[in-house]
Amino acid sequence: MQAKNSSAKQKGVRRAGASFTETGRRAQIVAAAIEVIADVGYHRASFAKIAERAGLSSTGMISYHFDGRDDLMREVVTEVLRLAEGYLRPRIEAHRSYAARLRASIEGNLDLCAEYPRHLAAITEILVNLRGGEPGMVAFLDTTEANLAVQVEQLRKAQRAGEFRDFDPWVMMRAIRAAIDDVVRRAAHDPGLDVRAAGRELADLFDRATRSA
Amino acid sequence: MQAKNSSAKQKGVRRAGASFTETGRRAQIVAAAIEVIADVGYHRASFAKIAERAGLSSTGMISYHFDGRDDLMREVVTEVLRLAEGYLRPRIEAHRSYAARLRASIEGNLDLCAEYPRHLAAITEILVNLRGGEPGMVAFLDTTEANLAVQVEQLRKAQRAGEFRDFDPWVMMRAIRAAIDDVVRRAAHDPGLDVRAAGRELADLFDRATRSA
Amino acid sequence: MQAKNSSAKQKGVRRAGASFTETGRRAQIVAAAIEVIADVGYHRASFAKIAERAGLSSTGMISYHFDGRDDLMREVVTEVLRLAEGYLRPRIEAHRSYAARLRASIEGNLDLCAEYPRHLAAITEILVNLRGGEPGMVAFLDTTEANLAVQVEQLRKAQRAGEFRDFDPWVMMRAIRAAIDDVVRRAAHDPGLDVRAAGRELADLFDRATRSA
Amino acid sequence: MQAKNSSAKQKGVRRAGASFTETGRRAQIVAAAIEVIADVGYHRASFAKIAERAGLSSTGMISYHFDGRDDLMREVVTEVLRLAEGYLRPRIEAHRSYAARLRASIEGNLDLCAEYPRHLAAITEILVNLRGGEPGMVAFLDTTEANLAVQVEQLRKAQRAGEFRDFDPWVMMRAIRAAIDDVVRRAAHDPGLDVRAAGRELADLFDRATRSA
DNA sequence: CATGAATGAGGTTTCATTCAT
DNA sequence: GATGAATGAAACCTCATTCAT
Repeated sequence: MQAKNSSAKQKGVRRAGASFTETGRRAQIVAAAIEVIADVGYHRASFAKIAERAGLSSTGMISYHFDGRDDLMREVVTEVLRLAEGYLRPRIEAHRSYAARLRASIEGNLDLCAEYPRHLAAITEILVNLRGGEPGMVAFLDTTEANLAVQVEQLRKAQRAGEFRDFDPWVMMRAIRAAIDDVVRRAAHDPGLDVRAAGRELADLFDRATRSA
Repeated sequence: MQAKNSSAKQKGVRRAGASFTETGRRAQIVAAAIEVIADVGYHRASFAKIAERAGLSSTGMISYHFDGRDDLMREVVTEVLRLAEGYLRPRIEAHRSYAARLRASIEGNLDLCAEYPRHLAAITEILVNLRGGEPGMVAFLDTTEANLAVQVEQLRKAQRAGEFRDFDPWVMMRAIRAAIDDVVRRAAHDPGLDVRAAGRELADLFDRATRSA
Repeated sequence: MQAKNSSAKQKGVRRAGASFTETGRRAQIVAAAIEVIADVGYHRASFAKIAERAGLSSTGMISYHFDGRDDLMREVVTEVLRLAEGYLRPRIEAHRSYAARLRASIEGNLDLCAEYPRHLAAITEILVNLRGGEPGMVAFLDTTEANLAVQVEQLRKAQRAGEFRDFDPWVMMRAIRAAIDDVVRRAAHDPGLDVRAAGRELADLFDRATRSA
Repeated sequence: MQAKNSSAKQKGVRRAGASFTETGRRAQIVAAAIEVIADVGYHRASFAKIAERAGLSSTGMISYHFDGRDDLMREVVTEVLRLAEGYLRPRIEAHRSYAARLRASIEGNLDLCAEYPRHLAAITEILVNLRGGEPGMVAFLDTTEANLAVQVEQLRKAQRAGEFRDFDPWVMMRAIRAAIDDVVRRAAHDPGLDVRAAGRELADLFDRATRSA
């Protein structure tokens, strides 16, 4: 009990102090986790497999650096979101119209998938398998939901601006997200899949679905 | 090895002899499995939880009736597919045009989800978490892929008939499937979600995305 | 308790009344057990495998006819010993000298092995794996030991008659038995083995080892 | 599957790095396994019993140190063979003639059995119960066969040198081996047995059986 | 007599975590 | 910081036996 609490506190402090720049070990473990999750899926990504991939001699090392499996998974998602954010933001903001921005978002996601297939596969695996019941991940799900809300708001603005037609923006946004994630998931195991082409197709698809008549 | 195979043979024989309605216990276990999978997800649906839900005293009972976890999962999927088939086919075949059939398919799926949320949640959980690496489920994945191919062929026919515009039918079909499954997944844990309304929205969405200009 | 005792009593009575002629079911199960034991060995010969081989639909049938695994195994050994007795006795008694009888015994055992490889493999498997610790089989081991004692007595007589030289008859008898059983064991899995030739070699070997200088 | 393989790799590496003396725990587990196998036999030697004998709190510990039951058994055999090799080789090589060497081999085996009855009982239990069907042990059986072939070659040389008479060296070698193993097996459960005396008897027996007329 | 569902014990393995060094 | 042994829970599976039908 005491050990666990103090340990958790320590890590919390360190994590807060380290801000975005992780310690080398943590980053190494996160990278290994991404690989393993992409390979075998969220639930089969055991500490043993991750440690092996990271070149660590024991799983104790992971428990030492992360406050449990959830903490590691959170870090994986955070890491990939950071990567995606840096990649997508400029590509999206390069456009003015909402339609062009939506297209940039969809195609950007899948271009990113083409470049970092394992990263996107990993985050998709995690998010699809998250459940409300897991304590410690609930707050995390809320964050994801909030991210989605931001994009929903963009859809709404486009509708108010007359650029997009009338539709339920939440349903639309989730459909877009689901379609992208589906391609990502398949890309992880089918190297022959033309991810960028699928991105263009999806962009066309949702362009027709959203654009004013 | 040998025991497992021989056991599978035995069960196969018994299943064949049991005509259409399962042994009763089997059906009860499948029903319990559906509940548990919908609740806690594919990987956390242990024999222990399923046995408890089914009112069985031991997990050995499940191993007795099913040739391992994969066999049980296959039965779950088969059962739900049978339910869905019976529900959807008449609703789809009631329409002539491809567009109307596509709408009937999407809305039908989600009407079904409104009536049997746990059933659809369970099958979605299973299919999302299947990986090619699991021996014994590979052939099963192929079946799923074949089912999808049938629907893709419908899209192609609609295109040739001039009813649908030009698009990649595989990408379209997967997007539709992914959007439906996403709603199904959320419905399992958010009882307040208006699944039928989402169905109409998705039908509208994909109607605009597919229909000829 | 009561059920078990009465059941056991029932079987005891039936067995006693049935004398040497078993009921058809029992014989059928014993035959299947012999096959399975020869195939997979004593410990892996589960009721499930035996029932399958016997064409029975459940293992309950075996428990019904036999008072446990030990009882079945005893019956297997008894059955094979009866077979061997009928085969060997005339062949041995056809000879006068102890040396000729010993040779007839060794060669006869392996001729029998050539004709009924599964039967001999089964009994060897059982006897090799018997341990004193198993209650209910102890008395059975004593019987086996008694059988051996009879043969030892023959060796002793031959020594007193001056036909055999001086040696420890127990050690000799066990060496003979062990050598025969080793061939039997190999024959069960190596169909190419010339069992009869090995029998002649062993007969020569032990002839030289026993005969007076 | 994957986990098991990777785990095996890890252990292989560790074992290689541990020079000659094992990790200590491994040796302790092997020692406990020898005791348990000698007591209850190969198939009844469960991880639970071995862990208890080794003073371990859980069977998981054994799975941690060994890549499954087969790996542990291999280690047991290897350990005993190492012991036997060190004991027998000098005793055998102290003699010139083939006859003397054969006697030294037989008597040496049983002297060793008198000193380490459990060790020899354990290895005999394992080898007798091995079957070709067990994957992972097949290669191991081949090794055993190869060891026997070496000794068979010695018999052949003695025959060519005119020291031994004409006989099938394979049959002879197996008979010797079987006779020794039989004594070993009995010694494990009959502390009153004079193993060394039996050794001398067997040496005499096979001396008469092999020596030129 | 026969069936086959049910039971509970016991088997091996994997897992995340803790802790002494 | 780093290591890897130890732990105990939980997973799936097989087994022999019992029992209602």
